[in-house]
Amino acid sequence: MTRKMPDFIQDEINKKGGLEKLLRTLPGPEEIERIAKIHHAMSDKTRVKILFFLHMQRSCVCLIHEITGLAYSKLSYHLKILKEAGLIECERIGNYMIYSLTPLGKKTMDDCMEISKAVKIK
Amino acid sequence: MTRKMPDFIQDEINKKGGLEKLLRTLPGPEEIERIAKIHHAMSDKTRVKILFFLHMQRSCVCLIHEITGLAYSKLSYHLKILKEAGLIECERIGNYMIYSLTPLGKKTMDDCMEISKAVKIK
DNA sequence: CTAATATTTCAAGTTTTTTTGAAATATTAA
DNA sequence: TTAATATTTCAAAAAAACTTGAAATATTAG
Repeated sequence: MTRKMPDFIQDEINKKGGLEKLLRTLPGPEEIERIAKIHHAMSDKTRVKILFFLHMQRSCVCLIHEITGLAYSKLSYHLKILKEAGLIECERIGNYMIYSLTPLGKKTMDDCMEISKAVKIK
Repeated sequence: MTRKMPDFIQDEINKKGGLEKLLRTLPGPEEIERIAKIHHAMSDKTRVKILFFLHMQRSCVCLIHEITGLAYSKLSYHLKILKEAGLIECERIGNYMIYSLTPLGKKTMDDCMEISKAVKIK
């Protein structure tokens, strides 16, 4: 059931040094997985909203609760996913957990906002 | 059940002009949804792999089948998600559908590769 | 027109993710 | 200590995403 790719694609590949060479350039499975995980963390509306807010202001969970209106258990669940993806981190201060973006989270949100702008223009 | 945020957070917010002002800066629901959708498209290993390959070389489905070993029906499903997120587009050439990255897809993959590098270093 | 090739669609089954509300934990205040 | 506050955990239920294989569509070749 393997099918034959069209000649013009084969030509393009040959000009680039052949398929083997291209395939060697692809990231390995661990890297693919890591990338998928980061993006998975940003694939939910609740989490994107949290990230946008944290991009402006570090917050305790109760503030995030106040601005989103979401149940605490739900917030904990989503915050954990963002944390495990390396996009946010937290620090206990007294009775509060203060969440903020990591450097990776900041970079990711900056890219995200550029893309937003680009999409709007179009 | 509304809880009181700690004073130092309240102070930080006041210095930025108040919570209302911060909230006005947040993107609206449609934009949040759009962003979540783009990232959802990149949240699956199969799709990330496809994107990396298309970043190097536009392809027909049979070439993608060859390099991933995945069933055609599965590929169609994933290609559709990538297309609906605006990351790839396709053009029929004869009997083949040739898939390639959109400008958004290119930009997104470029960001993605930067982040990969940054994560590796750390 | 008929056969062959490339790709997509579809519905059913499976797996993963998300939501819920109640109970648990951890810190601070009295 | 005990009570109060902030947050997390847990298991069960609900929803969403993904996989499968068979059938449909669309174009080209004969």
